[in-house]
Amino acid sequence: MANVVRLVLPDGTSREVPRGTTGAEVARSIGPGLARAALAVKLDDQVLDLDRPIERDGRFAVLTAQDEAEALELVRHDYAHVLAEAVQRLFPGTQITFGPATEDGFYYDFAPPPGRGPFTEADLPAIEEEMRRIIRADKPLRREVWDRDALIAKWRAEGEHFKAEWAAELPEGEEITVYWSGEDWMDMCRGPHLPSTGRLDPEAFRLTRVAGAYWRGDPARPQLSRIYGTGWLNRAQLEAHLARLEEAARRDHRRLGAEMDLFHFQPEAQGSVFWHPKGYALWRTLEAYMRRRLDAAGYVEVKTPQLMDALQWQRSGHWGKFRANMFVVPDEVPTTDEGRPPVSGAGRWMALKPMNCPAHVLIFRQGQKSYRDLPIRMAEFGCCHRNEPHGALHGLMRVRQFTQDDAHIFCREDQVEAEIVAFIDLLDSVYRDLGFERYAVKLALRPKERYGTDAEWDRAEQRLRDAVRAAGRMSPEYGWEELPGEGAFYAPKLEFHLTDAIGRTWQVGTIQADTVLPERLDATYIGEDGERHRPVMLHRAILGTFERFIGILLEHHAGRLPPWLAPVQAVVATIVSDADAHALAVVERLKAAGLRVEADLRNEKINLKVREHSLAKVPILAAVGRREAAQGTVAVRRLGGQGQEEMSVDAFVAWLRAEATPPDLKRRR
RNA sequence: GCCGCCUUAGCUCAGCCGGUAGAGCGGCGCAUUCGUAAUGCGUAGGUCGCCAGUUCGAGUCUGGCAGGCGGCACCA
Repeated sequence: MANVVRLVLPDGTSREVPRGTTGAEVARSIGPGLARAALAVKLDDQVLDLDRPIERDGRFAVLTAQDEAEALELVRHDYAHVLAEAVQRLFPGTQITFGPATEDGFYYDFAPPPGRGPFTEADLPAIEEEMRRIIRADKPLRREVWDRDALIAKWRAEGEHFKAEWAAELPEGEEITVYWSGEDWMDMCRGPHLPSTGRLDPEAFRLTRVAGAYWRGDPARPQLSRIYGTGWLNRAQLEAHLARLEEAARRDHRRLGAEMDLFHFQPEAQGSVFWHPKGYALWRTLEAYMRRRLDAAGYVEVKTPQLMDALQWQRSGHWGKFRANMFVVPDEVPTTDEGRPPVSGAGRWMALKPMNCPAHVLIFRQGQKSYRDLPIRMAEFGCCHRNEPHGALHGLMRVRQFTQDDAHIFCREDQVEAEIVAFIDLLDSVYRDLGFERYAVKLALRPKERYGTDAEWDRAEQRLRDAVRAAGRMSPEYGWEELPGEGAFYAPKLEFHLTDAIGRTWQVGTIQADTVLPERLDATYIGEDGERHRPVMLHRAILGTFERFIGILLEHHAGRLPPWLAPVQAVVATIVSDADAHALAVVERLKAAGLRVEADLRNEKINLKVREHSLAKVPILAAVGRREAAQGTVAVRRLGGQGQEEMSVDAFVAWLRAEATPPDLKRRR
């Protein structure tokens, strides 16, 4: 074995150093400035502590704050350790468990001392202060390799039962590393870490909130007390992040919904939306658009019952798996006796539909279907109810009553791939029309509890993969990812995700290739050979639900919807009351042209009117004063614009009609 | 469903160590007819989320419930 290693530096030069030289020493040999800035080193794709000896050849780089993504991950991981150390110092008897870096910071899960109860936000300032103390003490962080059994024994002796359980599950004989903070605190950790706590900026982190979190994500196990923080390389980054959060709060769809008078919620219908006239105008515009797109893509539209006998849900399998989340109603005449419950529950059980597919199969089964009839693309703007857990409800994003742009494509095996590819193209075009250039594509694979054979699942999963590849969406640009265990009980799911204002991602579109439900619900068609065959059923949605999609749409546009979607497309505002008649005439012209417009004749200054309609995010404001009334013109101002343009009423009507034309209709011209 | 926090006027919020509630915006009225992001003056508006308890006395303290918010778990 050679006693030198050959390192290739980022600039392409290479150098040989004695085997066992540390990363820090190599950095020093390159330059003293670099050595001071060094946070860790990278050998090939592995990030190593500065004091780790280099034992093999490879591409070598010194990580500094310039390598932002990797540096942030290191720093956040270190903040998590400092958090754990601080909590154990302040609250002796606290058990440490697990604490990774996250998207914008870090968290750590603790089991608080017996009798103390979970940590609360009131504890955070003291913990932050202790963290700063540990950072200022500049404690060296030192890696140490342990024998697994010795470590388990140590954790047990110290009452760290969660750590002991964790270590016991690591493979026998595996090298386990711990990191010491100074000489008096340690945690089991794979690393890497900065050389010392003093490399953290004591002013670049903040503890943000506390939360409960199950140990190993399992509700059957103890609930731990999680502390979240955000952490950065320096104070300026932290402040920029906090500013971004404030900006995100301003575009929260729940806030915009109230400000723009679109919808509200109240306890009488928890988790269900009260759509106001303007919110429903947006809904209707979106629905009309989707209906045109589906019509053009060869779909037929149906409408199916809201309540169905439980028997049909038993046949489909939903009753077995999702009964706890269904609204179930007895088919019974309620008693009028006072003081008695209105129903006894003795009648047949019905359920509000949680989804549309079993009803669509019932339509498919009416009459015999020939292979020549396929594909049948059966769409429904189906209103569904699901009894979601209370803690899951979240504005428009997660509700108990919702309407899907749902459809089921009944097709032959040989049509599946083309149908999926066509669907992805349609979805892509719809998202672009609605202002979304970026979305993530994920494949949710077979769950533990499922119907159908492994062979069927193999084929169904492969079909979706093939279609994504054929559609050209299997790339990092589309956030391509496979999610094991996350599919539906009857089929794998191709999922399309969009991101909300504060970075949470939500599934909107989906397509699922299902052979299980056609079997369970006995859907057949007559093939070319005269025999009965099972169709494949593609469950698919583009918006997902109108509720969630409108929520994301509002956040994406920060409420400033393009004119074709805006509930109020223009306001005609007067400057003096002498212009009232002219303003009303202009509004009549615009309404006759099918536009959504309002007149503002209030005895208020134009400044106030401009301000209020701007805050209400009306895309176009037309002001009329004496001059416009006399000349038959309007002064047009765009939302967010500075000046205004005077144009004739005819020109304004034509211009606004063009501005407000939905993108699909624009393409048709 | 689980953990933590929150709930005071239409909205946003203040209200100390327990002594019968306050601001701004909005609403309403009057004046003002004004040229592109807040005209002035006046005025009304509250079972302090709900139910119990402690207390001479509860917006304030305690318990329960409901709803909301942030996570966790769930998401056909």
